[in-house]
Amino acid sequence: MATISGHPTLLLNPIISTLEKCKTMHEMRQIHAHMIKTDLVNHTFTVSKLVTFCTLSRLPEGLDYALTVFRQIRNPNAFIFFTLINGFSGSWNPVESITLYAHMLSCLTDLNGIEFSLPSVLKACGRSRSLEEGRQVHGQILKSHFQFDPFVSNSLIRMYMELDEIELARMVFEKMLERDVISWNSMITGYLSAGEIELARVLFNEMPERDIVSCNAMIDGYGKFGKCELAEEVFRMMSDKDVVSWTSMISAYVLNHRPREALDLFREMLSVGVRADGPAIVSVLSAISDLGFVEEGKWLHTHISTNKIELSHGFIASSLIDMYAKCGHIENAYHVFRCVSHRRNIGDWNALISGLATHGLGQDALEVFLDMERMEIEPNEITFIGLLSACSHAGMVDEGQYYFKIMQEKYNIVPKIQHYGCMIDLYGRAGRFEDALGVIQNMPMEADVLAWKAILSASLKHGNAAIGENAALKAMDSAPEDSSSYVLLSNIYAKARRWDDVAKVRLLMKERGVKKIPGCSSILVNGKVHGFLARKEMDVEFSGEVLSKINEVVARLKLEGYEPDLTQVLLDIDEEGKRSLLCLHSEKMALAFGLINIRNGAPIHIVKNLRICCDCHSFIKLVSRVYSRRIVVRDQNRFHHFENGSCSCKEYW
DNA sequence: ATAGGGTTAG
Repeated sequence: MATISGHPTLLLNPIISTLEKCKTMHEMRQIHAHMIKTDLVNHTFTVSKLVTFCTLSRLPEGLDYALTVFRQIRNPNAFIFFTLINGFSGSWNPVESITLYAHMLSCLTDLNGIEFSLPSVLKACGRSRSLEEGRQVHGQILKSHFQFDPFVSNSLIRMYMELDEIELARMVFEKMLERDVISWNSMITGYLSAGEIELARVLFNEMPERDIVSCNAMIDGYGKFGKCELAEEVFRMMSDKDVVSWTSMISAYVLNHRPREALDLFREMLSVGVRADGPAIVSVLSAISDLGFVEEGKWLHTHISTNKIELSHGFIASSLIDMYAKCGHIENAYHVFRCVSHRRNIGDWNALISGLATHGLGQDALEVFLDMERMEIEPNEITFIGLLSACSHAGMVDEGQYYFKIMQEKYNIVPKIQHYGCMIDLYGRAGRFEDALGVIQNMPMEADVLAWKAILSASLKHGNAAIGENAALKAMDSAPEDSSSYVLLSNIYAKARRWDDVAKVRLLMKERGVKKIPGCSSILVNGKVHGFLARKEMDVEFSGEVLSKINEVVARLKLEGYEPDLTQVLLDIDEEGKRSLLCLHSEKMALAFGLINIRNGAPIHIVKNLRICCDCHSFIKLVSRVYSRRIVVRDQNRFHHFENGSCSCKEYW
């Protein structure tokens, strides 16, 4: 090609249009080579174009290649600097933006146009946690005539919020002459993510004009801090709602364990003609996971297919896998997992492994992990939480030890408290107290409630009152309001028939005002979820029927050797009272309701909020044999598949 | 060029 003279546009256009069609880094390099041969590399405009395309190409290494090309430019102008500063500000290497910005200030003689880089460099300071550099840029801004530019001020607010410097953000906000809606919204979202709900609320009420973003941010913030009613208030007063508004409200319900309302709202959204997108689907899927009944999930899966929503896009597949696993349909989870074999996220693997773990399918979880290794997929810390809990739920102590080791040595993952928690649980369930306590002693952080509760429930399982007492003290120390520590300790005493000590625990709870969380079990019958609360009937209309069914079943099981385990009742009452209270455990009521209303031979599926109690566990085992029923119970920790007198958990729960 | 929603987790 000839040198550039005459009609440059005629000569340049082909290069630029070739760049636009570029699909791989290899093609990008070829164009670059051609530019070197034809001396176009010395033509600032064309090279800028190359740098721009490399930066915006989203090709792997595109940014670094752009930087290499950029370094060969003799007189870079403010626009090329901006392209790179902006490109790096959102990358994994935001520090490069700051370096480039400093370089720009030192080498440009004409400072016209550098203001375009200010929002980007501020963003980079926020993302790279460079407070000192951010303050320096702020200082320069104060000396320039951009100090009252809303764009620049808004970026400063955003940066300070990201650096947890709320006061500084507020200061910038206060000094602004003209605040636009984005200034207000940036302050509000900053306050919300710092947990300053009240300050956010005040600004929200004060701001002259709220837009959809302000409202959506408030709904989301209220939801994340357990204030569903306030979220509803904002949601209901909005005249225009978009899919983000609906999703924010839906996930507020999900986070506050109100899955029914989340689902109803999702249906309402569709009925008013708002199309569900990825995030909306994902949040409603987690509502269904929480609920635990697959019917709604199947409907949603169909909705995804008929609306041609790509499974492998975003978190949809992971959420579907999780939903099927948490609804007890591990086969369907596998099916979705196989469907996305061409494009899998790490979340897809993790959801499957964790799902297998809760079903006690330790061996299968290990096999999935081996597949990951064969395919050279890099596991992350969540993968190992799933894998270790799979080992612990299946009693696979050696395997657990082995993977805890290679997690650190092969994958360079530093164990977090959750990983140590899995190990404590793993040893504890297996009755290896010395090893379990050794983990607590040697881990680099303080043991938390969950760590001590793992020891505590192991002590109950293996009848070790001394270790249990100590663990209970520690657990109550770090979370005095957590009723389950008291309940577990009391169970340990009851098992040892130390009734005086049971009474002491009960007294302690009373003194501290700790209330036992009532057990609640649900069951799906004829498309409707019925909930049963321990000692009380939620479904009043079926009350009498359910109680007489339980009595009938108890009588029948007694012929098979069932003896109610009265140690599971903590109240100080006579034996007869204990017997009748045991019958009012929520899972027994749900089961009785299922036996009445679900046709013979069909499996019964129950979801419980707490751990299943020992008496109910043996009770349901017997029912599965005597009544020839498959019974699936999901409790707080895991699934129990009861069949023909035994349970899939093999007592590892 | 600056503001809003989502998964897997002891």
